[in-house]
Amino acid sequence: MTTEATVQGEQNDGVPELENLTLSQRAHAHLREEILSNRLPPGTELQELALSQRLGVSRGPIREALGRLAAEGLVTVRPRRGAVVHSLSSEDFLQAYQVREALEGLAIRLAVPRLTPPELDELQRLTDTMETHAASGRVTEFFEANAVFHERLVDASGNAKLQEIYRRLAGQMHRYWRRSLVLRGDLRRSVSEHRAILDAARQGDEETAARLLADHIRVPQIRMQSMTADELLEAEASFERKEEA
Amino acid sequence: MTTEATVQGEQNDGVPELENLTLSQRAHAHLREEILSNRLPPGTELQELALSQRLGVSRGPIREALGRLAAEGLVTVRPRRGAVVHSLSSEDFLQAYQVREALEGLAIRLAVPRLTPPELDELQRLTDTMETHAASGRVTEFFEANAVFHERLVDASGNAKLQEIYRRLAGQMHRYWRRSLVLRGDLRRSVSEHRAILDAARQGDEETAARLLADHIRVPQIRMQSMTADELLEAEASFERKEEA
DNA sequence: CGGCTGGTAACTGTCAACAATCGGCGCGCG
DNA sequence: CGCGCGCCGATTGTTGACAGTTACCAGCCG
Repeated sequence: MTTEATVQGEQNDGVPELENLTLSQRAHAHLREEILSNRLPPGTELQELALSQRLGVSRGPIREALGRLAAEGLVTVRPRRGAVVHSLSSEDFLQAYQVREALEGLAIRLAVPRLTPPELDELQRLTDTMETHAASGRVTEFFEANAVFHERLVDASGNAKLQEIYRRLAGQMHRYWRRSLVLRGDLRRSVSEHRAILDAARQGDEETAARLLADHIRVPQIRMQSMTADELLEAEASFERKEEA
Repeated sequence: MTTEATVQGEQNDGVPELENLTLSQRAHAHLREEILSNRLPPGTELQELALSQRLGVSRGPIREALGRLAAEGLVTVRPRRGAVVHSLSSEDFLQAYQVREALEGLAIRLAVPRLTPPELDELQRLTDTMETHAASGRVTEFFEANAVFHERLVDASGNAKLQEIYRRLAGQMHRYWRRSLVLRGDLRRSVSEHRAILDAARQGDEETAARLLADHIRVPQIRMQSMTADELLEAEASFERKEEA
């Protein structure tokens, strides 16, 4: 940093893809992106040789990337049998959901005394967006607005560790947004719950906000207990059909 | 799941000598152990060549192990500059502490309706142990009993994801137990807080238990805000001196 | 005497080859 | 005809070597 080797050939050409990251980091980011976007659906087998020639690198960086992904919980590696994209059972998903929203419970307690007017405005705007999409049945857009709402809340907590853990967990769960919505149920009720939470936050009443959020948490759990696994799958399939229309 | 994850059908014969794990797994476990036990204190630089010849393997497995440890948050890797054992600032530690105890808040809500008499008895026993050690000033033993108490609570939740995240976080923080105790303050007060939580749990009153635990959470935060960084370091040093006596 | 420059040594990032292990498949035996 | 056994291809685990970069140090110039 103090001395810079400006004479060194730093090829800063017009290509915007100037990645001076290591190959393993790029492989990691690439695979992570493909998994999170569902281009590599859960259960997909990941073979090192195929990945290496597809990304144009050798197996070393690929192995490191897979190791990192395994530590993040996105893939599971079976010793001497390769890696597969990790999949969550309904049970696993519900448990992760509980943890995620518990983290948000902490987030809102920390965030409420710190929330700035611009932040409150953005949360308000996101809630409005959710309401619009809920009314018109745009479930995908609803989910995205909902995800951003909760992420902003966590960011506003000012707790870096909380943000780190929350993002990791949210990343693991993002692929299962259909299941999230099925468990969440009525979107309009969800919107009104968000409004109530936001109102309490606006008044600086963190205890009420946290209590409302806790109630919000239990909705998917209660619904899941009243559904069989088959009903859950059927509801997910129904969502998929609707989305394709 | 992140660390050793899925190794099934592991039959350990009488000889602990021959581990049929991969070298990278053994390197990972070895380094993890050395870091958690403070034999590799925070800030220690980890050079691949030195590690590889110390463990008798080549650099490949070492690199994989370091990558896993980095994903777990136990080391930080600086591109092209090697890895160092991760250290937590007071700020980081407090944030991690908040998250950890928030996770326990979820744990106790889930655990209370499920707690069996044997589990309650063990929690009672651990609280008694804490009281004994608090009275005689055996801070190390107090901390261990306290850690087990909270871990049992998390186990009793029946939520595997919660257990996984909690263990990871507790592992990161375990090296800083002195700081934990300094922030916690009066041990006898801590014991009585545990008793109150346990009483509520015994009566099946999860809301009261969770509320008491939430109050329990805020103690270190409040204390930290009333201490300067120098006072914190001095108090830690004081603990160290006492421990050596 | 201090700051900059050039060289050098050490370390990380990457690769291709070697070795070990697993699963599948066909053959032979009961 | 069913079942077990051993070979074989494929894939992972591991290694040593090579290349690029960083940090350190000595020497020169101002």
